[in-house]
Amino acid sequence: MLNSNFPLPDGLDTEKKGGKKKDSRIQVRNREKILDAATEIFSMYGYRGATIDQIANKAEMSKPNLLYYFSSKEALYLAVLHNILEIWLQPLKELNEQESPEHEIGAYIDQKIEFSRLYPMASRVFANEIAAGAPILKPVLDTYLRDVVRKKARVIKKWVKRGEMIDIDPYHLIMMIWAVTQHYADFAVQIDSVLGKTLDNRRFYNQSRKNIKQILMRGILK
Amino acid sequence: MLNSNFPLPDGLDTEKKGGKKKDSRIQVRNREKILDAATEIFSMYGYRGATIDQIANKAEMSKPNLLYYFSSKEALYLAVLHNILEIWLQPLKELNEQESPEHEIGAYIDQKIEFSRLYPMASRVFANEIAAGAPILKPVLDTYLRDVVRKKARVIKKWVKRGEMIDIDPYHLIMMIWAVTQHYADFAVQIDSVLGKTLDNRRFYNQSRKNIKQILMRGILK
DNA sequence: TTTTTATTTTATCTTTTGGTCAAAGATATT
DNA sequence: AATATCTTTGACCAAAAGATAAAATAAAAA
Repeated sequence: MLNSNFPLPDGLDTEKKGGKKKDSRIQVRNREKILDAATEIFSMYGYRGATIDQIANKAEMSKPNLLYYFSSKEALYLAVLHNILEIWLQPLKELNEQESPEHEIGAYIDQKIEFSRLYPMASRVFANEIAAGAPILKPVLDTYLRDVVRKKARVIKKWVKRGEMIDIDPYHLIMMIWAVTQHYADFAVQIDSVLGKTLDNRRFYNQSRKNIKQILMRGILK
Repeated sequence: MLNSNFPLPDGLDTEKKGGKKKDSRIQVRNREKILDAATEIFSMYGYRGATIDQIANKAEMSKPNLLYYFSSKEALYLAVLHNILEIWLQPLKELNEQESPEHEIGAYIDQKIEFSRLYPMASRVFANEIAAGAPILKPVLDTYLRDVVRKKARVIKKWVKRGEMIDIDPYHLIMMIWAVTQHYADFAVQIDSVLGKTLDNRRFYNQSRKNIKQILMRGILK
């Protein structure tokens, strides 16, 4: 969930506007349907490449009807990004320096790859936004993400100092974990081409998780 | 370089067409300028999100002039992809089972991350094409890439059998190497936000390389 | 220099796309 | 049932974007 005392860029805050009535069931259902469709289309074509028409089609409604719920393409994109941030900034396993790195980092990897399994499209929308230069999310990366990473890095450094891990740069370790876990979502099509499998496949999911953890843990533990 | 006896999808073959005269200097210069500009714009916005105008601007020429060199947006995209494939399918370090996995895989990682440093935009165009469902490259992934991976996997299996590496799934190892190395190109903006550095920075490049290799090698060697 | 060929530009056309509007159709409230 | 409100749609608009044609300019060949 979004940390309420963390400043988000315009249009990405969680607060509901002023004194509006609560949404009807139809509103809720359609908003959700649209957001799902938009996430899928944006994940494939990015903000600029996606069209409202495509999204409306996928959501099984007319374009004007979609615009009845979201006033513009940009508003819809912001809503999708906001949605994604709620997932993406979800309090990730806080590395607890009291516990062993093996346990803590293992749990962190588990969480990250579970995200890739559950929200592969969200992952790709995010990747797309980054590739486009992060026009909307830059402020979030520059502040929130930076802080998250620093916090985790500090814990890892403690483990290193305590001799529970080999001496590596915590930042690169964190990036490796991200890279590897997100890869299974972002490059699902490629993986499917080569191996004929995606994370939807239970067996493959567990095997991926096992292999990633095995190699990384072995690579960093003493 | 493209393997000439490997079938590429229409429009991606290397062969020059029939009996056309060689290109003038102006042709060569402008085609190159356009391809560079197109690679940059496509890398940010994908095929659908990019506009000919943007690309023409970046290449410092008018839109009709650009279309004088490439007859359509699609033709230009195909040319860019073809260009990228030449890099991307460049004979990657063949893993030599006679040599040690340490040396061979180390060299492979070096090569992959060097690619990310030299051609980050190409890497992102590729990532974008994959995210869009690989409409053009699917045939290449299904055949060539698949074979490349199988070949490398076979060698890794030999090393495992010979007891020179721990027993891991070669496919996951290969994907981990790809994920980690490409990440530095594809998520350069994010990394820059968090660490204030990119692979352009010599120190950072070497540090990244060192850390990646250290963790992965330690993770797989006996 | 003259002629031919190659390149660039201006104007224009068509299609796509984001967005509006007013009317019609559903739902809910009284 | 009558009224008010909410939802949906078809018709439309303006701007953007892909593409073409023909004239103008520059470069190369004769």
